[in-house]
Formats: sequence, C-alpha cells, structure tokens
Amino acid sequence: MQKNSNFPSVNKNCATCSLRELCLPVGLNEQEVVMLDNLVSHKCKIQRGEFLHRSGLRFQSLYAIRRGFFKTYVLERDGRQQVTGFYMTGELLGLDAISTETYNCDAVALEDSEVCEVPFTKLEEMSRNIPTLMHHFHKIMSREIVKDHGVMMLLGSMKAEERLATFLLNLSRRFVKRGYSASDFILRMTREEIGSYLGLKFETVSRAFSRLQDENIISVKNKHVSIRDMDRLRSKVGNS
Amino acid sequence: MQKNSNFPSVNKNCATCSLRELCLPVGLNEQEVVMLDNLVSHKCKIQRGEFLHRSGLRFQSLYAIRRGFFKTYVLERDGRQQVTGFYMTGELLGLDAISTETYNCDAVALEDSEVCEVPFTKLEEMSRNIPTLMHHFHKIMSREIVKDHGVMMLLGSMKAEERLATFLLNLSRRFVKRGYSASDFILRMTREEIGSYLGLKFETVSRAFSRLQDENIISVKNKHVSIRDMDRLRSKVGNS
DNA sequence: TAAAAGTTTTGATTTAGATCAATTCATAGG
DNA sequence: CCTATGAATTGATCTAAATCAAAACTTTTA
Repeated sequence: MQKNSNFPSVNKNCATCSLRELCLPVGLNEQEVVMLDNLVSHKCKIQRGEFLHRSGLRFQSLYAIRRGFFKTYVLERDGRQQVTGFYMTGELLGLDAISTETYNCDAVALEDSEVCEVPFTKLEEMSRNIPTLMHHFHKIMSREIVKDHGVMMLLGSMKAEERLATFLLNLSRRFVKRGYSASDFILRMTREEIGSYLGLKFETVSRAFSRLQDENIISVKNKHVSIRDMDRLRSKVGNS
Repeated sequence: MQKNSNFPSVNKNCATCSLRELCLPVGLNEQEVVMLDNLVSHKCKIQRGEFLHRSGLRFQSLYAIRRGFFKTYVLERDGRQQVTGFYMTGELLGLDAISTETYNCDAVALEDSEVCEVPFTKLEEMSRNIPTLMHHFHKIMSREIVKDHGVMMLLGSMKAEERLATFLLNLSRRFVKRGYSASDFILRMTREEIGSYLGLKFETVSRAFSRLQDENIISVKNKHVSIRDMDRLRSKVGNS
C-alpha cells in the first residue's frame, strides 16, 4: 500500500458504511462523518496473502478494515516470527508505526479483504477541529494497549489450554459485535499462526483443540470451530 | 491520587525540568511549555509501596514520572498477577485507562517518587491548539504499543536467559538516556517482579542471573547489576 | 484430476522451566 | 542492635510443552 497504492479502489463512504459504529466515525455527527469521508482517500482490495504494509517502510497511513481479516507479526533478526495480532472488520491497523514513522511489523491479509486508507497527518489535522474524533482515536489507541496487556497476561501466566480458551472467547466476542454467531465460526489462521500468537508450538495448539473437543466443550473440524458449552469454556480460563 | 490527592505537591515546572526532552514537552517552544505547565496541576510525592492509581478507579489524569520508579500490573480473578511494565523518570503512566475511563491496572511506586499529574481532558483541549503536543502524545502512545509488541515477542518465543538478557539491555538503554551508567545499576524490583514481567518463576530468574554471572557476562550482588560484557550480553538475544 | 505442497493430528521422547524444599542473606521494625 | 520477615540462591524432582516423527487430510496448481 505504499505510494498511493496499486490496489484497486472501492467506492463507498463512511456515512453509509455498516461499520460506522465500530470504526473511526464512532460518535461523529453527519457533517463530521462527511469530513472524515473526504479524508479517507482510498478504499482498496487486498488479496489473501498480500501485504498491507511491511516492516521498515515509511509510515503515512492507518488502515481501517472494511472487510476481511489480517494478521500482524514482528520478526527477530534470527527469523523468529511473533504474531502480534489478528484484526477484523472495523479495526485499525498501523498504530504502532506512529512512534517511528516507519511500520514496525508486517500486516498480511488472511482472506480477501478491503481496507480504507486513512492518511495520518490529515487525521491529526482534522481531529483538531473535531474533538470527538480526537478523543475516539485516543480511545482506540488506548484499547490497543489494554489488549496487549491482556496478551501479556496470557503469555506470562496461562497454561496452553487456558490460552486457547481465552483466544476462542476473544474471537467469539468480536464476531458477535459484528453480527456473526458467537459459537460458530471459521478460523482464518493456521494452527501455527495461533501458536505464534499464543506462545505455543502448533502441535500444542492442535492437542489443546483436541482436548477441548474430547471434553465436549467445542467441536473442531479443521478451521471450523463450534463452541458447544460457552460456560465451561469460560471456566477454563482463570481456573488453572 | 484520586480526588485531587492527599499527596504533598512539589513546586517545579516543565520549563526548567531536566526531563523536558524526554517527557511531554518534547518539541514545544517556550510559550507552549508555559501553557503545558499551567495544565500540569500537581507535582506529588509518592512513597515506596504506595499506589499511584488502582484498577477500577475512575480515570482523570495521566501521570508523568518526575523522579522514581513504578511497576504496573493487572490481576486475574483468581489472583494471578501479571506485571505489565516498569516505568522510570520521564515516562507516562495511565495510557491504558483512556479506553475505558477507568484505570485497568495498579501502579505502585518501587522507590520514593514524584509525579506530575496531567488532567487528560485538559491535555486533549490543549493539544487542539498545539499540534506538536498532539503529535508527540500520539507518538508516546504508539511507542507504548511497540514496546508491548516487543514484550509479546519476548514472552512468546524466547528462552529464560534470553528474556533476562533482553530485559537488562532494555533497562541499560533507558538508564543511559537519563544520564546514568549503561553498565552499572540498581534494580528496583524483586526477582519475583522481574519473573512476573518475563513470564518466569523467581527461581528461574535467579538461576538465569547466576548463569550470566558464571559466564562473566554480568555480575550480580542482590539488586546491584554490573554488565561486564555488553557484546556477549547482546549476543545472548537472538542466538538461542 | 493427479501430484505436490501445505496443514493438521497423534504418538513417543526429551527438556526447559516449574515446583518443592532448605539455607543464606538483607532489611525493616521494635 | 537484634530479631523477624522478606528476598535470593541453590539443589532435587517433576511436568507441561517442545521436539521428533509419521500418517492423514486439504488445498493448490500444473
């Protein structure tokens, strides 16, 4: 997505977007949404497997996901890869790049996706005149920090099964917010990517899935997960 | 620090503060610093062991550390504690609370400290008129996210010794920035607190210290650490 | 539509770090 | 100053997850 992008643009706007209550326009009035809309210059398609941005490239824009699913990861010098997040519809990518004016991670589409490009300098300018926008943007950044602290808790002090349960409950909650089923969903990522995010090897992730299935708490068939007993899944976390 | 605080106030200002180049005033001109100074209403002493804020309490202010050292941690329902960060002079506490308007973690002073209280609503108002301040604030939040991703990498894919090496190098770098020795410092936290932050038990932390000492890379005497061979310490990370 | 490449599951074995335990050391409080 | 309490070290043992390995299943692409 560098250099005002080779990706085809999709013409839609924030005012009519179904994600309005999830994304940057939260709390804005009609007039303000129109202003935001002028700022969001591109709405682009990204194919599965393509990069939205790569580590080291110059930062110019945040990206709001309009449709699809992304993972972000950081690389160590020795090639180790750590997945730092999975992002879905209505979520904002690129926040980590503000600090250094350079993307600090790679963002890859895990399914065919569409994003809205939000030039950051313009967003800052506009937020001077729309306090609601500024405040909401601060909340979004802050939420990212809180989310990361949750992951630190998970990585720092939970057992494998607990981590997976937490992960599934988190996905479930986010799907619900978007109007999808809380208990039935398709995973967009591989066991290995889940493992990287959860600090586990993929075999361990697979075994944890199998164990939860053996206990009739979930059923898994490859990428398709059904939560059978939400309460017992919840009781898996914080009861180790 | 709730209710405009029972803590004694220390009268100093941003303009003459030695942390000016590290803290919120970065990049501001003289006039702007004076404005910021009016906003920063309290400069308060916090004794070792006291809380700066506690999880669940209503968020009103960020706190800039003027002197001292803090840890922050989140609690699980079952009482498990995860240290989410150590904060020193010039760093900003409370960023996670913006999202929910409630502090999401506890912040405890690990030595006698002084903080400047920054009422957040006023900070947002002022940043409308001082773009440099707004932009710098965004960088600070973004930096927090990048830092957390680093911790996720550490927790998700490093071995004990590597984690400790990374931790020591991080402390060293931050001390240098503040004009202290890169190789000689006093740890303000216990082995247990380090362990919580690094996702290890305190015995493991202690053993990792001992091993680094046996290899003559560092010397440790209780809380006093000397880095003897910075290069070999660096080579401990990313060469597992 | 067949072969190849990638993903997932499951089993056997190993190992890093957790746990349990005892001792030494440091600091704070009476 | 001495005692009590908390912090740190070190050793022995145990265990959850890593690693190694093979087979089954899925998806891609030629």
